[in-house]
Amino acid sequence: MGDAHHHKPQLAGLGELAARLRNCARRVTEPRREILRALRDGAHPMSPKQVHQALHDTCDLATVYRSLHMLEAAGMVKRFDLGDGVRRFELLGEGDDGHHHHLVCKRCDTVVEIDDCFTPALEQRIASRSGFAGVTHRLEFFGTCPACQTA
Amino acid sequence: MGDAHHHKPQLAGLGELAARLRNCARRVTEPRREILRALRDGAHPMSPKQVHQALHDTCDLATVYRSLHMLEAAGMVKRFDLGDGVRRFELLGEGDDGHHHHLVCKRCDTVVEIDDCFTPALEQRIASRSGFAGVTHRLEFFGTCPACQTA
DNA sequence: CTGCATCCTGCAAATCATTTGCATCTGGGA
DNA sequence: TCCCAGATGCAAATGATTTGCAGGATGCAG
Repeated sequence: MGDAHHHKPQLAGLGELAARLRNCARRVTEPRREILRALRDGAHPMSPKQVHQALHDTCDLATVYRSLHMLEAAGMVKRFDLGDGVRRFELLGEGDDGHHHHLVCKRCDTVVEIDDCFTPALEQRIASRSGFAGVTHRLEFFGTCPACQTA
Repeated sequence: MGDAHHHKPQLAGLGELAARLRNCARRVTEPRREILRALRDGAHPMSPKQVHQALHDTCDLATVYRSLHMLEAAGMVKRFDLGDGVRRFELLGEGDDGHHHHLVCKRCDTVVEIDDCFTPALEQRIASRSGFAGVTHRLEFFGTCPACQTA
């Protein structure tokens, strides 16, 4: 499988993840442990359904949704919306704000992480011109991956 | 109201819009005429529901969805996904490819158009580095608008 | 180690946005 | 004006996500 950018800081043990959970005054339950593991071991961003499948019906889909939301609020995962009607989630490393972008293949949905972000100068300019405050952005790239080009 | 970038090329008459529709071998029906009018007169991007409401139940919601898709395929409207689970549509001017971005207020959802796009150089670099072909991007900005800052 | 209040979970039903089947209707060329 | 492919209305189907509720498990207190 395509696996160019494996720079996950979260090759952290589940123990550490559990500790982070505990620090948020949240309980470390079996489903949550499994969900964190799935996110840690799985390919880049995973949808709730994918997480659920990876857990082999160990827990309910609703629990996956609830846990994912909780983890997002706790700053342990980040939600990405690639515009196809499905939310995807990625595990974040400690202190990682998760700001990065993706390059998605239009054909096979392979997702590659983009390390460098575009110049924040534009963000600044947009903020000052419009009068908006705290301007952030969401940026995703789309194209056809090498494999799908030949196929 | 915030109204920095009102540069709609589509101050076109409905007649012209109808002509464009006809050129696509599509029928000019009452619902479609109304939908085009709503998009032309309404604020920036509109969701199917908003369009439907603007039409005061003149036609079915399903028709709005079908028409919007048809218009998108015909290149007359463009779909934008701001990541809140609702698709929004904008009318495009003749020959306009609709490539521009938005600045959305996190509080009141006001949307301002951003005219300038960031450097396509990054797009190029990303393409060559990853081996992907036909790389495009989707970029949206979020912040707090002037009105909401004081409120 | 044990009890217990609290937080979680499973299950099922409810929402929401969007799509689709189907019978009926209509725009516009012949 | 006639006719039919293409449109529409209505209702039901989908798909993703959320929520109500009763029973279950976690982690602190004792």
